[in-house]
Amino acid sequence: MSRFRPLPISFYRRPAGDVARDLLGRWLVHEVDGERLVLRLVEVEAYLGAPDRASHAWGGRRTARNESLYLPGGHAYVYFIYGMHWCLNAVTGDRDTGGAVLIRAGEPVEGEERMVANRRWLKKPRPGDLAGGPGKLCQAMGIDRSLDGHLLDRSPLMITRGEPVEEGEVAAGPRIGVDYAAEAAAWPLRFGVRGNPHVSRPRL
DNA sequence: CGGAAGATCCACT
DNA sequence: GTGGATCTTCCGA
Repeated sequence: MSRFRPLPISFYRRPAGDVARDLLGRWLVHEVDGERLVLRLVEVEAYLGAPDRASHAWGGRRTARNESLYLPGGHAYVYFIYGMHWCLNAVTGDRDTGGAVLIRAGEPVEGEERMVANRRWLKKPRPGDLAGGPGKLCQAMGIDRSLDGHLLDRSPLMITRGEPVEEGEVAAGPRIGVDYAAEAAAWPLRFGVRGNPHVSRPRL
């Protein structure tokens, strides 16, 4: 099935904003323990690198933690935050530019039962809240640091052609949780599928 | 070497 | 809408 064909690496070697918008509707596929978990991406955020105060690569900051953020576009950048959550990014652009797209939310396509099980400390599983946020999404998909630096065009973690979204279905707005980033906090780099119930709040 | 912050989530009011 | 959990990472002293 062509929807399962991975996006080529060239897809990612573009500005983060363009990649982010074009990632909506695509399928995030994780093959683990002989099972295939598939999410259709409905919300993403672009981070522009050095000029972007909200980016982990702001001002060219380079540490052991964010090293994979400087890999060439098409790699995964996975980091640990708030002492308990993993977040997944797709690196964009050329090597050393630090651009990336934060994968924020998706709706289940395949393997939903396993995703619910992965989200085991949810008091009562609610299908609509399976992967509506970057931390929840990684929980449901079983994504952690072991995938940091992985190339996203191959198993076990890849993004495939999926079901691209029409221009009219795309909503944009300011990014979440980056109030510290001064003027950059207002840049409209958050993209979502208009009206999709799996998009995290506040609604786009 | 210590303190503070953090691209979040959950429970509760 | 508010506050607590929880701990790695980073920067300044």
